[in-house]
Amino acid sequence: MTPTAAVHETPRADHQGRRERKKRRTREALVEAAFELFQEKGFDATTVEEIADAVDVSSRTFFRYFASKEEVVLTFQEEQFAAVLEELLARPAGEPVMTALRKTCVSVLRACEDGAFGFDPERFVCIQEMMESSPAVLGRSLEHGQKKQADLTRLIAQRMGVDPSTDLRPHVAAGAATCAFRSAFDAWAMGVTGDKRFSDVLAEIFRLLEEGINYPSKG
Amino acid sequence: MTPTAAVHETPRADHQGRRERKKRRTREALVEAAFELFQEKGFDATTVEEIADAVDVSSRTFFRYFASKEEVVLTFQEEQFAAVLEELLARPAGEPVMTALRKTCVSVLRACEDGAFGFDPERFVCIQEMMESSPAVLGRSLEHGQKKQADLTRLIAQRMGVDPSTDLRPHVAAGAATCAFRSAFDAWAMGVTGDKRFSDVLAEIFRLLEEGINYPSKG
DNA sequence: ACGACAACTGTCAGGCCATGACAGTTTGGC
DNA sequence: GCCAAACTGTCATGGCCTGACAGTTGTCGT
Repeated sequence: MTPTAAVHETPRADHQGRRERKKRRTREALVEAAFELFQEKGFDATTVEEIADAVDVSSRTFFRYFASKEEVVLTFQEEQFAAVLEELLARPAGEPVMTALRKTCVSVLRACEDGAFGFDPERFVCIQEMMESSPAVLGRSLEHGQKKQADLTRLIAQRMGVDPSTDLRPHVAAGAATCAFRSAFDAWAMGVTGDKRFSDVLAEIFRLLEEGINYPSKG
Repeated sequence: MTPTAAVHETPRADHQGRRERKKRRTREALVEAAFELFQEKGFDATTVEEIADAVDVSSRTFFRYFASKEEVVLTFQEEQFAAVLEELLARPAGEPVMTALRKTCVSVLRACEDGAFGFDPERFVCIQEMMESSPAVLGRSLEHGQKKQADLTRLIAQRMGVDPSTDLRPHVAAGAATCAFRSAFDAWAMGVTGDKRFSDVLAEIFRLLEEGINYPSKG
């Protein structure tokens, strides 16, 4: 790797000595300071230098913890996604794929909204607002999601007992799941859904997908 | 708008005098030069200054034609999307939504591959390679697609004769279409599909979506 | 403890992207 | 021809991100 890619992995690995603890603290402090500033003045108006200053480290150091300013935001998406994969593994084996996906996705999302994981629900809203207001964040998020979709595809293929390198169906299922997230976010952001919770919208979209989407044209 | 946002619209508007013609020529020359450089040294390794120099304009002028380096690439996606909307409008009214979407999307994509529109098919491949190699391009593309999905949603709602501000189904259908594109690209990029054409993969994915995705788990 | 070694951080320098301000040139309309 | 609008170039600036190098701190073996 590059000579500067020292820290980028292992946000876990606790109790492994003072150094690990310090790293962990610094990272958390950076996330904390960043979100405080984001909430106060918005993502774009917040500079990396300000974030670093708030934690009293150099901006150079910031970039040793996060590859970009956007990556701070994606920290949560990362954890969320990991949670989905984990819960999906725990679903009963016989359950149809989309049902399992719906239940895990909705469950994880709802947990976020309720502030599980140590997620601050307020921060969760903040992230969603930044997606709307800062194209860079949205872009990175989508990009990140696209990359993670590959992992999900593998897991689904395993669950279906098929080979993802010859069968397109797991790709479709994984795509449908991310599509559900995005459509839900879309509709939710556009205010289509009234005051429903994001997780409820997601559940509804999943149901629609399961019912089939061969909609007739006007008539 | 900002005082620098003079040109950003109307890539059309021909025969309207020397000025319009010059603008059009400059824009096309920039695109041409940019892609030549992209193909030669890659997206990231190509600087805006080089592109501008190749056309003998200042980099400042480049940014009056394109809001970012990535936008040069998205020019084509833009046209592609416009073509999809146009063809979709021309589909027979009674046709089921997903069928209409499949036929138009596949048709447009195939036209691109065959070099219609004045698209250079080789360039079309170049774009797809850049998506894989340059995260920035992929991110912007996804972002752009997400934004355009709103337009598609409206059109679909109209075709279904429902209100997109209360009915989630058009959102789902539009999401499914973009999901199809992305899954197809994924699978195609991963080499899952052998030597099939991208458009064929897309058609297959659409078919799978239409058949329903309530896949059973292993058994 | 102590010293060697690795890991982490700060400083410095620099490149690229993107934008505002301003002045000069070209174009179109009258 | 002349004026106003549109377009471009130059200059200056700010923010993001990275490589290089030196200094500091933690770790581990002895």
